[in-house]
Amino acid sequence: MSVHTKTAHNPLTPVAQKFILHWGEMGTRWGINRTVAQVHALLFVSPRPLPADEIAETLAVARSNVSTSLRELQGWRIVRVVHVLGDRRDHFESTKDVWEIFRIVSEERKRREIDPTLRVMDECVQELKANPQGDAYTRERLTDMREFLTAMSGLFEEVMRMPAGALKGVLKLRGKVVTMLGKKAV
Amino acid sequence: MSVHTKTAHNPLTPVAQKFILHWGEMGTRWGINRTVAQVHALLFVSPRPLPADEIAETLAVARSNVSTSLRELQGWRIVRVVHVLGDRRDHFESTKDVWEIFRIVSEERKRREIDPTLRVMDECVQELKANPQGDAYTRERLTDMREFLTAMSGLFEEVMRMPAGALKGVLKLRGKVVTMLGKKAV
DNA sequence: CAGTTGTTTTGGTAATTTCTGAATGTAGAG
DNA sequence: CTCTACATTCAGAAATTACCAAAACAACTG
Repeated sequence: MSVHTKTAHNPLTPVAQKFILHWGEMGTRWGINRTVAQVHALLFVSPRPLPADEIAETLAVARSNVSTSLRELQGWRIVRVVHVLGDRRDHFESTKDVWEIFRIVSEERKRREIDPTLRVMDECVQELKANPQGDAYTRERLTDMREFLTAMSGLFEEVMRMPAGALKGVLKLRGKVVTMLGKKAV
Repeated sequence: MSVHTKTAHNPLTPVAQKFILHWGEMGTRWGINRTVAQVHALLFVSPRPLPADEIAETLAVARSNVSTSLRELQGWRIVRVVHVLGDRRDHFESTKDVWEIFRIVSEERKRREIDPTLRVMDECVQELKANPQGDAYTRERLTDMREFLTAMSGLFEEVMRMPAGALKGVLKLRGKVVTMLGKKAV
C-alpha cells in the first residue's frame, strides 16, 4: 500500500506557509472560502502541478474539501487539470500570471455580482419612473447609483480587455495619465 | 409612553425595500455584514437623516444591532452623526455622492487589506532572498505578486486621489484612453 | 470482470458570524 | 438629585458557513 508512496511529502517551506496562510485570511475577507484561497496559493507557488491528495496532505485538510475547492477554483477559471505521464491522477495547476489572475477573477466577480446589481438598479429606476409615488429623492439616488455602476462597469470592461502585459505600460505612464485624466475631468 | 411617538413609522416603499435587500445581499458577498449594508442602503436613499430607533424599526432588526452597524459605517467614514433641532437623538446620514462612497470604501479596504498583504509579501521575498533554500520558483512567484500588488496599489492611489466629479471626465474619454494605454503598453 | 484508484456527494459536526435582549452607561430635563 | 430618554456593551441564542469522514460513484487496469 504505502510501498510506492506517490505523494511526495513536501512539507512547505516556512515562507510558502506564511504566504498560504495569509492568502487564506485575505480570501475570507473578500468572501472567498479560506481553504479555496489556500489551495490557490499553494498551486500558485508550486513549481509543478499537484494532485489533490498531495494538496490535502500539505494543507492538512480533508481530501473531499480539497476536491470541492479545486472545483470552485476551476469555476473561477484560474486553476485547471493537467496530466502527468505515468500518473493516472488528475493534477492541478494555477494560472501563474498575476495580471491574468486579477483580470479573470475581476471579470468573474463583475459578472456574478455587479451585473445582477445593475439589473436590479435598472428595475428599481424603471419602477420608480412608472409610478412616482412621491419618492423623488430615492429615485434620484438610485439613478445616480445606476449611472455610476454602469459607467464603472464599462470602464472596467475596457481595462480588463487590455492584454496581459499591459499593466507595465500603464504603470510607466502612471503619474502622467492620471493627472491628465484628472485635469480634463474636473 | 407612546403618547408622543417620535418614530415616524415610515414603511419603506417597495422599491426602496428591493434596493435595500439587494444591497444587503451584495454586502455579504463582499465580506460586509448584511445589516451593515442594509443600514447604509437605507440611509443612502433616505431624504433626511434618521435616528437609530427608526432605522431599527424600518429594517426590523434589534436596536443594538443598528447601533453596532452605525458604528461600523462611521468607521468606514461614509456615515456620520447629525443633529436635528428639538430632538435629542442622534441622527445619521450617509454620504450621497456615489463616487465619493466608492472612493472612501476602496481606500479603506486597501488600507486594511491590501497594505498588510503587501507587507507580508515583502517579508516573504525578503526571507527568501536571505536564505535561498532551493525554492527559486516560489521566490519568483512571490516577487511577481509583490510587484503586481505594489503597482496596482500605486495606480489605485493616484486614481483615488482624483476629485469627486472626475469619473465623468474619465468616462467621456473612455474608449480612447484605454486603447491608447493598450497600444503603448503591449 | 474484479480490483484499484480517484472523484463526488451526503449527512452530520464544528467553528464562526450575526443578532438579540437585557444590563449598563450617559446626559439632559425638571 | 432624580427621572427619563437615548445610546452602548455584552453574553448567549440563532443562523450560517466550513469542514470532515464515510459512502456512493466513475473510470481505468490487468
